Amino acid sequence: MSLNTDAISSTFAALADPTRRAILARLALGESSVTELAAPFQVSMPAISRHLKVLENAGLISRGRDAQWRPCRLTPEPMKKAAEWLDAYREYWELSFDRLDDYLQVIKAKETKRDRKSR
Amino acid sequence: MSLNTDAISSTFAALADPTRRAILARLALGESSVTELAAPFQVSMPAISRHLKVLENAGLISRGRDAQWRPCRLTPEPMKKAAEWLDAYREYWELSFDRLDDYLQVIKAKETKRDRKSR
DNA sequence: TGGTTAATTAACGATGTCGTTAAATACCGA
DNA sequence: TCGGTATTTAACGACATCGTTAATTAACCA
Repeated sequence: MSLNTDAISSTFAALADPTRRAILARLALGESSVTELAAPFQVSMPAISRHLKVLENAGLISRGRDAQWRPCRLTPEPMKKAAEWLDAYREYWELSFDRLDDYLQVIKAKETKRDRKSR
Repeated sequence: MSLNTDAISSTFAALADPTRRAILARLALGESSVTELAAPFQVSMPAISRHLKVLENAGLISRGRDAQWRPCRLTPEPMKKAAEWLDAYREYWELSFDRLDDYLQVIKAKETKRDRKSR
């Protein structure tokens, strides 16, 4: 999904995979090598290497060099940006239960005359 | 990217597209028909219809029926869940500037002897 | 019933993703 | 320099995504 080259799109795309999210969760505990990161999963090393490249391209991780190891660590900015994007909707979902009452009555009034099939 | 059938994966995948995010932003202002949602974009109606299906499958929107119109509205749960997932890392990115100092010293000490190439 | 508007589905092509195995690269240590 | 460990790249196949145009469905209105 990296047809979309903007930063936040590649962030969300990178987060849309359970393996990659698990890798991030592991990295939240501290720096880790590729082999260590791969251990919990049943996929091959090249597959993990690709996942790490996706995460790196999204700026979610950065990689150093320690002899033949490539230690990975989290980079905070993209997650921060993603959380900020979602936060713009926070008020909406926090209030939505209250609003839903009003809202449903409006809808109900509307639908009294039509939409007897629903969807 | 809906090979991954878990809820949060499909949420992030749905959010990984600028058109879909713009649609959500529009819907935060209130219910809207497909034609209204399509207006700001240069893509065809079927393309918008597909985007809406992706959003609906992710649970981000729901659709009603009002005569020949299909009014769309936001559904809060998935965004809430996505924000909660990211919140688990909030402490990390909020503290990371402080930590970075300590962290970089550890790294620097390690790298004094190796990694003169970096990447 | 027939015409119009709103929206979805079908069919297709271009391109992206994700996994695999095999080969290449980077670095260490004797 | 050779052998071993860690990791990436290459090449391929299966399948998903995203856009298009043409056809279809749903509902209104005269």
